Amino acid sequence: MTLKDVAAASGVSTATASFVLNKVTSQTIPEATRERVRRAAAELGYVPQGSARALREGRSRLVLLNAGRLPVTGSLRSFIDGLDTELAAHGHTLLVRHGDGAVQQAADIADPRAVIDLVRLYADDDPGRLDGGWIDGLAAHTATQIEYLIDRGHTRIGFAMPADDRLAGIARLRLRQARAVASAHGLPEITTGEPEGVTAVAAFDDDVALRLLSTMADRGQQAPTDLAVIGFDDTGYGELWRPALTTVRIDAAGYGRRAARAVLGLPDGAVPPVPSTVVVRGSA
Amino acid sequence: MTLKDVAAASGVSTATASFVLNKVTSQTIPEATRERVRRAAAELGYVPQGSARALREGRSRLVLLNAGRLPVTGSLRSFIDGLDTELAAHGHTLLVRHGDGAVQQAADIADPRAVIDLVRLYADDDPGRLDGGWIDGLAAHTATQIEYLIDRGHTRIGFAMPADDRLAGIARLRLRQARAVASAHGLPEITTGEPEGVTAVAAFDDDVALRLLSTMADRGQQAPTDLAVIGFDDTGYGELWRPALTTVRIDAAGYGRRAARAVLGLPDGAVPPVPSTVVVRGSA
DNA sequence: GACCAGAGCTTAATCGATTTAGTGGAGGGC
DNA sequence: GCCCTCCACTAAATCGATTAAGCTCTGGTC
Repeated sequence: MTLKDVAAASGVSTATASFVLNKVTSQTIPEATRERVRRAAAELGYVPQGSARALREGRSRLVLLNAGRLPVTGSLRSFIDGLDTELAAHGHTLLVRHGDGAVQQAADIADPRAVIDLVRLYADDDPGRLDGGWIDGLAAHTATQIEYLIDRGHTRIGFAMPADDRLAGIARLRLRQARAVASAHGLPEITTGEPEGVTAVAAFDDDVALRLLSTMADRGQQAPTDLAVIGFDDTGYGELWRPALTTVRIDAAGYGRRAARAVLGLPDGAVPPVPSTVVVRGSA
Repeated sequence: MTLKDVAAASGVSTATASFVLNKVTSQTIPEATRERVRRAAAELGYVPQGSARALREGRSRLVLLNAGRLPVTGSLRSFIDGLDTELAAHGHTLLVRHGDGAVQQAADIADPRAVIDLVRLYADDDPGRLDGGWIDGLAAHTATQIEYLIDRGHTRIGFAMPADDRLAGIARLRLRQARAVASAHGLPEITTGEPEGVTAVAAFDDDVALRLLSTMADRGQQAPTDLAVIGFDDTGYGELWRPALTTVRIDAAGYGRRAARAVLGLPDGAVPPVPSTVVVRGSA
């Protein structure tokens, strides 16, 4: 089914059909004609062909998200949901690439409207920053994490870094933010790891936190008695541990929606700010 | 950079340039000319525009994988890797959709070479079955799981089903397979859940297994003493539990590669069969 | 010397949409 | 009656590739 079929069925030219279906306002077309075209399109089940449109318009109505090897859990899942919802509302679609590299090849084949590269974003060297404020928002969420420990009376706090090199950039950022929070509260500087005297550890993410709980269990230690542990960016797996992992939940859908609007060149709109909440379980 | 630029730079028509770059054998073009064209293309950094190609050829060189809400872990990750590698080797690219529905919209926009719909595959009602033998291969992997328990001397075995409705189809399939294995070994029928007398439980997947370990811990029971638990499709999280989760690892890259070849209409090729191994940890 | 085959190209059609630049006619003003 | 302005459309160009069809030589055969 092509536009030509719709035009033929409704007795107009493809130009007119296109104007009607795209709601072009610079053309004066009586409602009767509009209706005829719309009816024909609906009856024939017409769907514009993406590649033809993309060729004409220069780019397709796709947005590419490079997820590298990141697991699609926690905030990334909600980020994707938000992106997808907002893009869909404007006739676009989100597609995700998993795996190492080859982003350029994918972009050449799909020629997407935009590429959001989480790998570069997480390596802290993305000049584009099409993240809807996600990275910047981390400061507030890190505060949520650290201040929970402070509220619980901890003064000597450690920060557990990830082992994965690809996360080094963003991990350093989070550590800086954590230190800023501690300093603002007049506490001693946050150290990495868990040296003597530390009573609580804030982890880079839930994965790191679970690893810590795991090695603690091997040493015969238990959270929160021996050491309080709080995760970050609830993945759902922390819930299954015993003691269950206390963590910070970030609903990143708002960032996703803002990123979508930025990509489409729309004003920021009425996207509400992104809250983060502490999910209190057993470990801290 | 368009083909026209390359043609102009090498002093031939776009037709000739296209023939050279696509290695069309039905055309006799001397090596000297071929070389000129290739050089020009390389120097100008020419990359064919995906949408123009897609329009002309009817479909793009994309393959769409609908992952729904499935986590990209364990065998799905390796399936994706295999798919991607094999597709890339033939000039195609894999893109993944996450989230509910809207697959059709995505397909309309991208018009991909093929759509592999994991949601329908997992719901056990996909007539296309572009899975490279994945679903069929589950029988052997289920045998790996159940036979491990049998080798350990268990005779009364339970099977833990997932709570998620969307997995009901594939879960029933796995249960049937598990029962067939038990019956082949002359054991009593495998029951769902963990009724009286059951000494070991095979879980639908690692997630279900961890949930079980979790509730066992709450009841003060421990694996494997009180009940042996084996997972399925190693996600990496089971390693962090204490006792660590014994599970079955499936390297699904081979299925991915076969699926890719099927999609591209290539013969099955020398893709080796997919092995599954028991990762013995503490829980069974 | 006419004819043919093949090498080495090119011209132009094609895919399906969008969009610019008109065109023909109706109606209004003077 | 003439001119002008809108309305309601349409013809054709365009995006960038692929590819069928054909064209012009050169060299060889009979």
